[in-house]
Amino acid sequence: MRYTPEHKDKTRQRLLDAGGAIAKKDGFGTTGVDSLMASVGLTSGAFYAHFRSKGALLEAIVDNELGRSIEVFGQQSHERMLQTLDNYLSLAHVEHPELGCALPCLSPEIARAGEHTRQVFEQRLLQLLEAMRPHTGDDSKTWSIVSQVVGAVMLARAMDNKDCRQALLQAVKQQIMLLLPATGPAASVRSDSSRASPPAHKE
Amino acid sequence: MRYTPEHKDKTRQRLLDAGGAIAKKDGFGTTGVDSLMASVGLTSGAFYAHFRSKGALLEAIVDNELGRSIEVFGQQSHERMLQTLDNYLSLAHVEHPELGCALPCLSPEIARAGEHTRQVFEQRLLQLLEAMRPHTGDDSKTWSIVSQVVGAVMLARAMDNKDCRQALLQAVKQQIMLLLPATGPAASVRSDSSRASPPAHKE
DNA sequence: GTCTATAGGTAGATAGAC
DNA sequence: GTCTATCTACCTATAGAC
Repeated sequence: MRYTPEHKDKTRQRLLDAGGAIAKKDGFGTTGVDSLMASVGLTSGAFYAHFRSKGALLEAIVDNELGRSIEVFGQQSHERMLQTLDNYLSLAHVEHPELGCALPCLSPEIARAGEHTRQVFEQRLLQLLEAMRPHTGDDSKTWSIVSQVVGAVMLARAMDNKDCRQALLQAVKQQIMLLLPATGPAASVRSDSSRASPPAHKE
Repeated sequence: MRYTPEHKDKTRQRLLDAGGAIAKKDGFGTTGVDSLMASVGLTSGAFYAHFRSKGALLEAIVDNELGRSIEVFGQQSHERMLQTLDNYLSLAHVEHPELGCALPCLSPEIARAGEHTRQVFEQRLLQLLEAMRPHTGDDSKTWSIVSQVVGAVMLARAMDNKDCRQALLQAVKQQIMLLLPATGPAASVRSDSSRASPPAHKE
């Protein structure tokens, strides 16, 4: 064969990353297979050597994107987790969905997808819950924080005015700081999110 | 003329209601003008007598849907507001997006829409904030609650298992009850959302 | 105001050459 | 594995009859 299996794996991964970025920015349903393939320098005919259908790509993107989000929230100090939350609730994250978390972008489309895609989503979301629990104390608080940051970023993106967006983000940030246990030495409320901060992941 | 202006207004309103329901259930971008018009018993050619473009319809749907949400949250007793929150975080609401709030369904599509559509959205969302403030005390708590319930319903819909969905909803409900001032006599935590409860609005 | 018909474009998916 | 070409279906929007 002219192409190695390693090459196929690399192409598939590039498709997941580039496709995920496009889906987060422009929506998955409204983006054609042609555009997705063009983003990795290929044509639409080659798509079906990697995925059985467009829906199968969405499923793989969900798995890939949320897998990365779990890595970001797990395995880090309390202070770094606070920093991650601060970045999540930043204007930079709101303005650059293609670099950020998939949850505020793709959840409604996943909700309309098939049963198996929703099962993959659910499994990943429960893993995210586990990864965050050590930092929050209990499941109830964790679900509250996750719902809150996802909802806030999504609503901020649908707004138009920068100050309104910032007001929402700062308000939610404040409430979450009140919710978190003050265990670490860095548990004080920081609100200087005006500095240049990278989005939630993909550093 | 063969049709009265009243008839046109009625047709337009039917289009907003039926179109809003379809958009919340199936997504706006992925639904064709043909389907939208068929839902009110007309054909696609007649659409452009009511809206300049499909994007103009989204803008009108946003205004119509959020206007109704504001009515639901404003002008009611503290106890009725708690009931509304309970309905919002119910499985019934999660399972019937077409009857519920537009925020967890359409926000990502609004975020990708034009500036003017986002301005309409922003104005309505700020009105919702005002309507809820008397029940919550301050803006920060209100933003927190709104972000939380919207995020929770959206994430629950993207899950597959009913118990997982319910666990998320109940967790968020619990945290919100801790957040609300215990002013009214009905400020105790109720968790019996298993009863048949109508979704957030459209009773 | 609503219809049918249609323009002009793009969608997801397949076939066969290389 | 990737290409080009193509099928069938659907999309938004317009034109003209009623």
